Amino acid sequence: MRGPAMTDVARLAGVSHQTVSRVLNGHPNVREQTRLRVQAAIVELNYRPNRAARALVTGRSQVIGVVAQNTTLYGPASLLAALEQTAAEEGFAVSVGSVRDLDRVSISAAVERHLAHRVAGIVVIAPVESAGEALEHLPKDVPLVTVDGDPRRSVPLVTVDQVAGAREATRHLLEAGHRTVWHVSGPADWFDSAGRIEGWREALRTAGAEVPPVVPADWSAASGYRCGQMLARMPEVTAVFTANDHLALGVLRALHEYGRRVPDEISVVGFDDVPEAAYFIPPLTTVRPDFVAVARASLDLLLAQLGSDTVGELRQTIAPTLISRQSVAAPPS
Amino acid sequence: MRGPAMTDVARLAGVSHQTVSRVLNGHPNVREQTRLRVQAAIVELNYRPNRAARALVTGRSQVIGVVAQNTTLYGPASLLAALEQTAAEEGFAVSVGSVRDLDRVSISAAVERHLAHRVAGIVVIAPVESAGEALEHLPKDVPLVTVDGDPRRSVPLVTVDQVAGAREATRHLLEAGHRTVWHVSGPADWFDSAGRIEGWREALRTAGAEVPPVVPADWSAASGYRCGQMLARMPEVTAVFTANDHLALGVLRALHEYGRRVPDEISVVGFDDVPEAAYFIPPLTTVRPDFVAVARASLDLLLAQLGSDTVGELRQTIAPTLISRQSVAAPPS
DNA sequence: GCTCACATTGTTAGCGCTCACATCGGCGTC
DNA sequence: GACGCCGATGTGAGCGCTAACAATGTGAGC
Repeated sequence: MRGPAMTDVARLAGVSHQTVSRVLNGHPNVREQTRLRVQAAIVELNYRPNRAARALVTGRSQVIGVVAQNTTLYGPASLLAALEQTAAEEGFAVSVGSVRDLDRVSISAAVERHLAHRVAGIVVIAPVESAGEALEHLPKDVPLVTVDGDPRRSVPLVTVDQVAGAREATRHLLEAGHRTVWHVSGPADWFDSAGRIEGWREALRTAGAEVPPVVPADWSAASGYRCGQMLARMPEVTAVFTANDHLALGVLRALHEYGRRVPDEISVVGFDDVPEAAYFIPPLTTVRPDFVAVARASLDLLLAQLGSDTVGELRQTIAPTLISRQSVAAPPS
Repeated sequence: MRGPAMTDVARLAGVSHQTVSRVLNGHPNVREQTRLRVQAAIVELNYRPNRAARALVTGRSQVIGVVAQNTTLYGPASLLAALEQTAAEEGFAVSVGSVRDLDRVSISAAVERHLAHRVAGIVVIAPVESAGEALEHLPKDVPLVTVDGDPRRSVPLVTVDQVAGAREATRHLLEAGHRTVWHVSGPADWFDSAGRIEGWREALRTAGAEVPPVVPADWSAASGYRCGQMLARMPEVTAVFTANDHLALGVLRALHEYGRRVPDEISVVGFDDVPEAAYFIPPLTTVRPDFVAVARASLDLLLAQLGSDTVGELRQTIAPTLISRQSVAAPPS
């Protein structure tokens, strides 16, 4: 009760199975008339080529494996969606290997699973320290690209330019007239956090502004709220740059509770531009990473590795954009 | 330069390839000593079974295909993550076929792609009207489950109990003392919207409350904001139930702009319990669907179809929970 | 008319695995 | 002690496809 195979199509079209294969793969040397006859037979039988068989003989399936951790966070989820979209355009399917923790063992296991399926390439969304080590000790028999991974590793890498984004956010606040800018940071083991801290610090230094201590948090609104409660009680704080929009939301709420008005008394800038950011109270000025561009670059890097062994640029950095809304104003005089 | 195959392992272990296969598949009739020898050989050669070959001969790969539209919306993204997690626990990989529009052509194409890979089963997240038709005309050669799909179709279906959730949300507002409850609804072609409208209306009717007209929106904070601007100017409005949390966010901001205090003047309840809902201004009372339970049920339904042809219950409904926070109070007297 | 180049089609051999069946001991039974 | 049975292992075929090569047809050029 299996579906029709290539030979069935061949028989109906009165050709050999190999000709059917040629039609299917767009081989040039097939007479137009034959091609049409084969295509008609394909339609009539509702024939569907068996990818597994093809993968077996070619040793490679038209699938991109993605390894990611928590795909409900806005960043990873958007990236995954963009990857799917882009891969689909290139004729690839995307298989997701989600991982509870981004440690060496979990990542290796997920990559192994993908290798067992003979995927054409692997994208690892590896934004934390612990992932780095795993990636260097991986079998090299398949193209691999890291997204948001360790900038110091030698693995092909596509990443949002965290430093530039943070620099711009901070500079935007300084240009509004603030003496200095406080920073609520993401988890310490994320490269995203590190890059945003770096850009923030750099902008402050360049402007000759004092560098306050980093306020550590995770990515959640909850932790942003806790940090906000602290910042709200510090009269000298007039500008806050948070490592993402959800932190900003938590901060906004804490400030609101303490009666500190945004942006009149305190300005806030986020990072990510989640779709809701424009509807926070007040609408949030933030930094928008281009996830589609990241996905595009990742796939290009993968396909380049597939195509030849002379790989060009192994590192792509995508610049984000500052989106200006109403959460920034001059400091109170 | 291909990796080792089963025969290589067999040769090293001094057995036949079939014995290796038996060890790999946990067949009982293998002597312990033989099993150990084979396993040692597997480790030594770093052998990795070729899933494509297995899929070819069995006609089925250990992959679940998921068809979904916009996986950046909180609901679909959470569901996808939960599906991955659950599938992984059962030893299945998840391949995502994202679709730009949920119309018949797109869905058929996505399903066809999955069928070409000989997936073990397909989950379609089909929350809109246009998807329904496609699903009935699909080849039946693979188990298929719909999530959030059309309750009137005969396709196996797992769904969040939208009606119960909306009923509870509405009743909660009525019990707080409100005369009636307004509803900002999701897109008209989503079943989620329809179910939430139904539950809301039902609760109002049961309580003998007046049923105001539905305020139509999409799922975005932007449209919630627009609806909120309208509701803010209507003095008789004291309670609003929005079809999701992002709509609620938009409504909250509009109300804030118009100086209408929440919950003192107007109470608001959302749906979804996005992680940030607790940090809205004020923290949002909302309805939390159990995505993990939905994923679990979907997979169970799929595996049941795989196991036997006598399928039991073809419909599973997952009840959501009301999460009470500070956006609800008694109406102003 | 014959040759050669080239376009078109067919033939054959696996890819790495599972399934169905064959084989081979050892053990209990009468 | 011959028989049957069962657990452990091996053998052969074939899943549906592509790659390499073989075979045929077709027309240009002399």
